[in-house]
Amino acid sequence: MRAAGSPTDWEPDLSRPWAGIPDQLRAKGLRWTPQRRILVEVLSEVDGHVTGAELVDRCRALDPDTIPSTVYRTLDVLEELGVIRHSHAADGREEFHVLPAAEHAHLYCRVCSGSWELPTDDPVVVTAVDAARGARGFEIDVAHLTLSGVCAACQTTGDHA
Amino acid sequence: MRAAGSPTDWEPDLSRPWAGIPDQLRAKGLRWTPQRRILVEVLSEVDGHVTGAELVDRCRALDPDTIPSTVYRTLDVLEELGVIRHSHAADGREEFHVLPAAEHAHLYCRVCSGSWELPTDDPVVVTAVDAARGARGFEIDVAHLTLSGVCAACQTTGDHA
DNA sequence: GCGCCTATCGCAACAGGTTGCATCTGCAGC
DNA sequence: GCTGCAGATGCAACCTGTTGCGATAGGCGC
Repeated sequence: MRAAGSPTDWEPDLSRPWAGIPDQLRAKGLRWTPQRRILVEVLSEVDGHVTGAELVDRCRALDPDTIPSTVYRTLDVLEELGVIRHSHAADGREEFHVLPAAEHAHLYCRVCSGSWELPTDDPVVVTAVDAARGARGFEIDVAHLTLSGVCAACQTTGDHA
Repeated sequence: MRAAGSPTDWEPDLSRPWAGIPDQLRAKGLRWTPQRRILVEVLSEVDGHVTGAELVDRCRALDPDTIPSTVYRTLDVLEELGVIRHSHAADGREEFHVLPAAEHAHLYCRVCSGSWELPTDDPVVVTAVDAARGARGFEIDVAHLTLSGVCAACQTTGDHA
């Protein structure tokens, strides 16, 4: 996974946001280890969100000796680097989002278990964020937001209690 | 929902919303057991919210033989009865709310770990709920809502990353 | 008061995630 | 290339919560 040597086939950071991670770590006095390389490799192929458990599984596929605590600790580090974000699904389980994919909130229907992404510029998100800022000066962390409830379809079918 | 036996020392439902639970259970073909009685006793003394683990602890104080799975299963049943609601704190842990305390959402500051209740008629909640309903026909479950982010105080101190 | 049906219980194992600690190793400095 | 220090790892134990299953016991009908 390295274009190396000749600068010509070296893609800009935009399409390879992962390439700079080793240096970003070292710049903070942190280290680039085989275990971290594997996790970053896995993350670079993720599209959308993954649960922590799934990441552990995928890492284990590349390296059977993968230890969960190492994965979770590395995820913390990568979040501090701003490379990923975590949030909690409606059932409370951790979910990780890979950047620079657009930040978004989630809508979760407790009846059909459906889940939708809500871009930051969605009216629902915008109004909520504005209202919290205006009324209380509170800055909502959109990427961490999961709204659960009942979707339009499930309301009309009347399946909900 | 019955005044029963000796009406004199029988408090009205309003102050004893728990008194009707045995009958509500039986009406659904469910049972009133010692373990459930203990949990309901604990819940009746709760004010605001409690985590699952805390409920297990408090039950164990009344009955050292309390088993966690029994408590969690009973909590599910009580939620179906509409007596309590659960939500997830910012860290994903379960939190139970006792009714008929007013429904409310939560605001959680990830910097100072502060937490505030947001009544259903708070402008932030109202606008968000209205926006979701208007734009998507989605009915947000307010009691399950936790907004995390950074509070006004922490923004001014600039303690956040 | 008795018996039966089935809801509930207790228990053990599991799942996702976290933490403390002894050991190891990246990597900066020489 | 070698050394040393602090950051990371591996491991084991723990926490919160869930699930499957055989045993137990509410409570309804008689």
